Amino acid sequence: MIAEAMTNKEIAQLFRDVAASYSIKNEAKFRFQMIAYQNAADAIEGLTTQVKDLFKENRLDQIPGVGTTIQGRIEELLKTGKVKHFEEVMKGIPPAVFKLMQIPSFGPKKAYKLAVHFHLNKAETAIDDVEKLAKKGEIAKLEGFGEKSQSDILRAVGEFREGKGKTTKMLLPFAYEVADEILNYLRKNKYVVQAETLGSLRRMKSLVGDIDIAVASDHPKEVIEHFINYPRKDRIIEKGPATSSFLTTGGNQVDLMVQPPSQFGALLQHFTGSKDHNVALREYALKKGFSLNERGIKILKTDKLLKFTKEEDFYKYLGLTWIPPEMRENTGEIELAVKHKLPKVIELPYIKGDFHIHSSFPIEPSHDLGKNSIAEMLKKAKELGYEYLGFSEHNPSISKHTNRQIIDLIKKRNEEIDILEETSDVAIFKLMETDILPGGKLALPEDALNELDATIVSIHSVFKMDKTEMTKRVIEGLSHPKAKILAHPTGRLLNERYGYDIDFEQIFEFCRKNNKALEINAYPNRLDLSDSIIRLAVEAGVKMTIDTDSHAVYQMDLMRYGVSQAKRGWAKKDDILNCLSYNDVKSWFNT
DNA sequence: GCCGTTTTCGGCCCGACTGTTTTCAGTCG
Repeated sequence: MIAEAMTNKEIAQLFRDVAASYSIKNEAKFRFQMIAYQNAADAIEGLTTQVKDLFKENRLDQIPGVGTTIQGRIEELLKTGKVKHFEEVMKGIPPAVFKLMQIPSFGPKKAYKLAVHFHLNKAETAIDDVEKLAKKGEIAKLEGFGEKSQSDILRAVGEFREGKGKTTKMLLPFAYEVADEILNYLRKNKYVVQAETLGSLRRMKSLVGDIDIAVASDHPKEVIEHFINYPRKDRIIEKGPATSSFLTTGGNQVDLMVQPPSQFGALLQHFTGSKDHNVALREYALKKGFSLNERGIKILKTDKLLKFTKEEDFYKYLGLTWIPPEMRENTGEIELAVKHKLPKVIELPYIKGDFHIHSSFPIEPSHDLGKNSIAEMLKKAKELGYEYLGFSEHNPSISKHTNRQIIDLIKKRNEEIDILEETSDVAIFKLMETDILPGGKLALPEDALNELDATIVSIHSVFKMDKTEMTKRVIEGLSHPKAKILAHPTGRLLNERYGYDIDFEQIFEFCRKNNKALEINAYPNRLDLSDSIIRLAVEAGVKMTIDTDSHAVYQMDLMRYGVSQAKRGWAKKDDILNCLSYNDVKSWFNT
């Protein structure tokens, strides 16, 4: 492998392997090195910039959790393709160990024990080898293993191959559907006082690994008994006095925690996470003489446990403002909450309209048409309490039409809008979603663009361009005076493809100087911009819009997922264009 | 190995459950 080409994901994986190696060699001695490499791996995986680019720009020190030592390791890795110190740490550990650790329930110790005892030297066949050994009954004979753990291994390998459990993540709205069904089921039980979804679902992460549910009840045993009898349960993963987990028939893991109603506030805090947020909050609390857990706040001096029904009071007791779940990722929110200076992030009711709506008007586009009429979309907008709606069908295909035909098609749509607007309570913006062609030109003739209030621009073809070229293309496209919004700016499709590479620092600067907005596309498999890039855009002072990209009436309800991503990126009302009134938007389009 | 509203040295979250064990190690969140 050419080191320069190492991706963040690969570097993060290497760091995790190093952490595992430390754990195998001497966990007690290297405990904090392990944690350091795990933290560095987490940080690198969450970066929006490639490590190799940061290295070139001399900015490795900007990665949180990466200090001088690890910076040196990265430098050596990128320059030579290997790290001497890592080779030392990983010496004597068969590569099969790291392969086996991909299987849920396989940690470093179990993987190492199996790999060494059975001389598993080939990483590629390690999983098959373990499966064969288990089938032959060899594993049960090993000290520390038994019949049960042997059959557990067989099942774990099978589930891993089928992608069950957390190996494949769910799109956020899908996870909500699964969770809602389970919540409804739980709430039917008379001992359930309250049931809520927590974890990454409550934090509204774009992809959700498992479904976390908290229940308030004074009868945990009965609640857990009811929980594990869920009709669409495949198998029970664990079952204790206060927590339980199962796998659904669809292969999704569901975790449950139960606490009495008097302690539910602490449980909400504990189980919402994120892990990093909780670790940081507990460290902060420790310094003030408190220990935090899912039951409450323990005063260390007296060993007394304080109980909280409400999560707000839990944070308040520690001297913090309540932090919206979307912001709990330990990226500075705790420090600001201590000072009571947390920014007031956007909320759904602030949204006054949606600029990205595809109607079924036959505009003969090269991409997909909407399924509902302009009138139907307007009716829904009224139900949502919107002040305005922007119609942004894809431009008529340029290969199948003359310029004259394109202009006529757009005029026809506009006439239809004019007629409907007369009787509509919702104001309308005449927009288009116009392709930015590979050379940077817009896929609409000048006279067609002149018929519009403004246009959304976006990329729908030729994704594979290098970063410089792609950035140039986008800026060229946005340069047209009518181009005001860049839709789904990275083109990513969650669980399908990464976005194209684009220089956001340049894009931000251009947008700020020229009054252009970046879209937060609320469509579930896009959620593009991502939360971390939204955060950078907010810091850069760039305006954004939150749009649903709806191709049907029901999709207009997806706005809340866009808003939640904006919250995750710390966007305020003032950062979002469609929080402005109709008149303010209108004049913004004309600046 | 990282980091700073006690600290540039000396700290580093807190707990659940399972299987294989007679008191705990391993994994997970």
